[in-house]
Amino acid sequence: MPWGSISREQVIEAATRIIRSGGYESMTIRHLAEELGVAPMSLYRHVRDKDDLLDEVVDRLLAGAWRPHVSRSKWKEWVAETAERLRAFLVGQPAAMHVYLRHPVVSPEAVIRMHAMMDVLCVALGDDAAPEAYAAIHTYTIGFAALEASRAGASDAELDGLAAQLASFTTREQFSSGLHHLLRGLEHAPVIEASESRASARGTRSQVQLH
Amino acid sequence: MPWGSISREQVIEAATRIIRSGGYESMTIRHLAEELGVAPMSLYRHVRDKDDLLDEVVDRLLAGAWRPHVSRSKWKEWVAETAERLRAFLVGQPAAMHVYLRHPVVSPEAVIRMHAMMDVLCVALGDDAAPEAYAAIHTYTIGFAALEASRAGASDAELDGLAAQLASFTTREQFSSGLHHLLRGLEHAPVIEASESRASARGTRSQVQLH
DNA sequence: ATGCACTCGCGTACCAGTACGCAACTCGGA
DNA sequence: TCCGAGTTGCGTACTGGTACGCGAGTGCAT
Repeated sequence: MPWGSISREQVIEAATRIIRSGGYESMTIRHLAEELGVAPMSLYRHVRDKDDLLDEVVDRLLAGAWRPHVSRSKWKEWVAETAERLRAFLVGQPAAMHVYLRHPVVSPEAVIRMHAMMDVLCVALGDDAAPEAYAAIHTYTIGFAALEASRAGASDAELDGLAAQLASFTTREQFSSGLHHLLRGLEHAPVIEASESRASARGTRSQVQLH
Repeated sequence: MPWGSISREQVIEAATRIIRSGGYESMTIRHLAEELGVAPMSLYRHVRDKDDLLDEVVDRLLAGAWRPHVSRSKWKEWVAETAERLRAFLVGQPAAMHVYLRHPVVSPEAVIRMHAMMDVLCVALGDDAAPEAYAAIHTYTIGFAALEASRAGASDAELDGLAAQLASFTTREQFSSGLHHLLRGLEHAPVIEASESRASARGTRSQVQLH
């Protein structure tokens, strides 16, 4: 209340603390404001809206989740491991899942990880095929995480038969095996792809700045 | 207000009409109640909550979107076309996207479509590999739709550079090419898969009732 | 008929997010 | 020193989902 009693940084930090302490659903504007000892509306001087705040929080969570690194050999293992990390992260952090499903995540930590993946794919598949491959892998990973998260709540018993069967589709092994199918397909992509798809891939690539 | 003035069926129908007339975000409990000439809370006698209502609505939307059919030849083309239909449906119907991301969709129309896909995959890849393949395709399709929908709002200009590049990853061609990579991988799956993944696939399959 | 259990519609109220605009405070000139 | 502009905290209030429980209407068994 004094004046300048809260800064954007403090708001983000407090929000991060709340979410880290286990409660995504308890990360409420009102709750956060109370935590900071200010009125709810005061937060909006430092944050556009709740999503804007979550963007920043998720970048911090990402930083704390794992550190990216590149590898030149065994690219498929590397990609699988990296994708698995992202999957686990998204499933474990509803806030992150929310952000990833809301818009492209281009926060610093996310970009770092994207570049790492892109580097590996460029070496393994070539600069032309990499962006397309990246998109497919990213799509599969986030999609899987989203479906897995959506099934996480219901605990077997309360699922009617079919739902239970679908739930059995969301296992770590399922994720891994599906991803490997995809990677195998990417690896064995015909060199002379349908020309239209190549064209669009090249058009995209020319704008992507790696390194 | 009279008594029995609204039935679950009427509520669902009215909700469907509202959503069909273009406004997912205008499908509000209060708005719907007004439309039906009753008080908001009256709806809850016929519907557990808004999500329950949307489940039913989406089943009807699905029925109106396309009719499933099976095909024995050119399975990859068939799968691609079917996946494309679902993708287009989800992107065009935010309500459906919402439902698909919230829990497994096992409404009648959804099950019909799942069985059609499963049939084709069983013939093409064998009964053992089909469930795993289905899961991967389904995951990829919904994931892509989710990401595409999340990018739909922002119109190029308001995207900072990187986001714009990521947006270029969500095109119909991208979807198709990524899916074909996946299908190629599924097609060329080693006959002798890692035993653990086979085991889980078989365990799953034994419970899935097709036909 | 009549009483009782059950079904319905709904008023009230709470939580979450947030638009709007006031008023207090701070600071760079004049 | 004093003022006008910009900044900040916040009271008020609106939208949307929904828990809770009241009281009226209904149908069946007596």
